[in-house]
Amino acid sequence: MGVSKEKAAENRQAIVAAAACLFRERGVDGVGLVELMKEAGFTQGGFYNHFKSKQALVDEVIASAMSDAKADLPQGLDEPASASGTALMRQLAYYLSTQHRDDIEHGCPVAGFSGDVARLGADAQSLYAGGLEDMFGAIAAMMSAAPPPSDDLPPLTGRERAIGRYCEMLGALVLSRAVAQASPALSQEVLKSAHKDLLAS
Amino acid sequence: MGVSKEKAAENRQAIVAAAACLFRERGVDGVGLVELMKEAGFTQGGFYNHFKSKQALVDEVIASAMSDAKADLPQGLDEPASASGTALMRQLAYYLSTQHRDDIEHGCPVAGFSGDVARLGADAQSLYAGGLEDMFGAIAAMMSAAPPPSDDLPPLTGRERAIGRYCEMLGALVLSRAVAQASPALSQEVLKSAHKDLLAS
DNA sequence: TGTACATCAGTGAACGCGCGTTCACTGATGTAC
DNA sequence: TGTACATCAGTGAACGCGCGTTCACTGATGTAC
Repeated sequence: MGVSKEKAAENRQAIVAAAACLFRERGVDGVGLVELMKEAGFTQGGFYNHFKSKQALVDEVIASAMSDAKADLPQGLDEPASASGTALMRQLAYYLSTQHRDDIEHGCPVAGFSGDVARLGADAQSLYAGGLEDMFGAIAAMMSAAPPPSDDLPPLTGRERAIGRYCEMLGALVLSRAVAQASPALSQEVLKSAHKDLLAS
Repeated sequence: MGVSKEKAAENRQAIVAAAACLFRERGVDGVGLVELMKEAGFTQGGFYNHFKSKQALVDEVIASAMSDAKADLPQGLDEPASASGTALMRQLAYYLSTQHRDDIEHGCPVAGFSGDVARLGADAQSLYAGGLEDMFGAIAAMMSAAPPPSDDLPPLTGRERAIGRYCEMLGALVLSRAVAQASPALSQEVLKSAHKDLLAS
């Protein structure tokens, strides 16, 4: 009750951070503002001092999570090919780890919000699409330029291959999360098989 | 107001069918029983004549959708390799079509429920896991047994490759749906790139 | 076959509850003089 | 520097609303005799 502007800005960030975790874990619709504000350390009424609506918070959460995820990606500028290949292998191992699967709160937001984004507002969807574009670019930059062995089919561009690889990574993560509780063995098998398959490609 | 047992069973199926569409389109949490029953052609009160709870309906919807999807898959028994290869190519073309992307209501339930299932009950998750297992089996049966060119890496089993392929298919479908409204061009590119990439593998 | 009655699918109002949002109020911050 | 006051982040009760669920009631179905 009576708080400096600096502290208020910190508190606003705490709300965004709490929402980024809770929304990914239980879905945007599954988290109410009372619980959200409590998790951030406040009572419900203060929410509207910081955000116009819940939807406005959702937009900011998507933007923030996508921006953070982009910052975590390797820069990929002018690295020697072998180093960027190693970076890709490291990314793969992390992305398809049980640790990443079980930490949806802080994991890749493209995967974490993939189930919700189609039902969110237009702004959130645009921000999400921008984040997806960044992921494709980062994977393409990390991939060695070697084209796959094409028998008689049209050759794939680097970007097409990058998109294919990322779809497999994301699909494996999403599916391993979907069955993690009901069938831990299948969940593990999905991660492991996709990992092996991606390393071979 | 007085209805034969036969008609009552039909009505029950109408509720399940309406729910199968609405739950996929807008999420389980996004559809209320009033709207659901109205869509099926009834008023809200009758719901509990057929189902113990909303959760019980969810379980039945998942079971029913997975069972229907399995019935649509090619049997894959004793077909010559070339025929099963063609079946796989047909499945791929359908799975990654804009038609399938835009028809989530009747599309693959493994993809349609992938975002919701982790937040549903244990029974729904088990039923979902069973459906996923069926998909892996069907893909494996349709794939030619030819192993990929492994330089010095351990060779992949047919099942491992099938899991990898299906993860890529599902990831592409989920992502193309996620950005379909905000970025139609990117959505199309995801489908097309994954399709090309999968044909080459 | 005809009559009397139990069954139960369907109706629509009502329940408590949690949702997103609004509001009057508090009191430290931070500006004006 | 000290005093007076406007600002505004935070509080917690309250709002209307839609949710899942319950209920008394209706009336054709379908069984018992």
